[in-house]
Amino acid sequence: MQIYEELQARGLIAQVTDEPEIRELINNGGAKFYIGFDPTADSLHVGHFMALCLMKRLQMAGNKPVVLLGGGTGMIGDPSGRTDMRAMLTPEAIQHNCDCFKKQMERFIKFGDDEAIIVNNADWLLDLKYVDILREVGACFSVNNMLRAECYKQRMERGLSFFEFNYMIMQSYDFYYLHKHYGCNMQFGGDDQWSNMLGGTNLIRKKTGDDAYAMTITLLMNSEGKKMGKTAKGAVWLDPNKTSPFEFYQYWRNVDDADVMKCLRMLTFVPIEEIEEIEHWDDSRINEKKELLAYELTSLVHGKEEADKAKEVSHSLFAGGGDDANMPTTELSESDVPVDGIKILDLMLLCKLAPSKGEARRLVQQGGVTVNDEKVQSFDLVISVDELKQGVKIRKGKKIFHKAIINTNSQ
RNA sequence: GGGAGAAUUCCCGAGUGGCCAAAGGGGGCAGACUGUAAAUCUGUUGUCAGUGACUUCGGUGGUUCGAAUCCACCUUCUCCCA
Repeated sequence: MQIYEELQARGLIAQVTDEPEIRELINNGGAKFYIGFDPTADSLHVGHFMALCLMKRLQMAGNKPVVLLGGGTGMIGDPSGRTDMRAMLTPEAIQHNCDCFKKQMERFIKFGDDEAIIVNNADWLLDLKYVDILREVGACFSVNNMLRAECYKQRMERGLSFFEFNYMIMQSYDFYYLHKHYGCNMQFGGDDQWSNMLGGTNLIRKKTGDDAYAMTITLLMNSEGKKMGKTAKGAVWLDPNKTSPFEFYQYWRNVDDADVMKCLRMLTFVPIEEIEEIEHWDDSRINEKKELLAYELTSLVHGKEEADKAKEVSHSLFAGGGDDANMPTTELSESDVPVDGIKILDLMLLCKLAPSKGEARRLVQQGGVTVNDEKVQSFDLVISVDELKQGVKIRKGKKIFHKAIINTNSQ
């Protein structure tokens, strides 16, 4: 099976500009393609991860990836699919985010002269002259067409500033620039990028007469039609300091039944034949599928070792057994704890299991807190210093486990 | 440039002088049921303290015994006319 067919089989392809041409191009390793990443945060998240995987797949098929960091476009912010304006980031923050992105990407993609390259559009966008750019590319865009673009539809009702309206032009210019200077002939992106990407292919055609191609990746939606990789607390990050490998593992371990196969197909490198086989597994094996998904992804993002650990912890916590070695832990120092012990509510606060005492109290009252496998009956419960030295296992709700321990070695 | 209106707790959205920590819904959290799923049902959802206190209704001042609610100015947004 060739790469294009594989992408298709995995359900990754959403829209393409010219299917036969693109198929030919990428199957023969003839594409030099780019994907843009806007540095809106200091870590990549699951959405980016899909794009990185795609890059990797294409790279393995002999195509040349170009990572475009949006140091310049990040100064504006993409209005596509958003109902409100993005907060404007300072140039320093953008630079910092770019650096973080770069570090994380190196885990997935091989960079080098004959491998993937990484560029930052701040290098060419920031020095543009307004009038020059109006003359050079502004003439190639029809406002009528832009206004028709799907990505602005929502914003037409709520208001769209000229500032953001220019995002499409910037992104198109990127493509044009990369085409001219790096021989880029293709762009990939999320499906919400479609109109921006078409802007680029049009611009290239008008300016150079060359054909360039665009292809969008299906957005990973859950069965409720929401973007995946988001929790109530925010995105699921790839940075282990922002989302621990265990939390990462748990996120995928807990996906809806309806979404497991889709995730396996779209996100993992499990061979397509194998996936088809898994698809026919009996329903009773649904949890095996979820474990596989969680393990594969954790291992891709955090490495095999972390994945093993996460899997082990989840097994010991949920399937009984008492191993708590790798449980998320808060280390306390003796000064945190009064000599005669600490109240359970305070301890929960220290471990960040509750944002306020009121909430901690409520959790206890509703029977949602367990200490060392015993349900906490009263919020007067005091945990002694000795107990804490042994390590105390606190469970909040069904799925959140935490250990609190006084580290006697630290001063 | 002229005119009209809006800003409420995580979100949407009631509330137009004391009965308002503020209806209702969504979301979140917890409990029951389950499979670490979904659906459903129940409870809960400003902070601190066990009858109570404190901070909150875009911002700053003011009127009042008392303001989310009235007045002034400011900020932001939306709409209409140009």
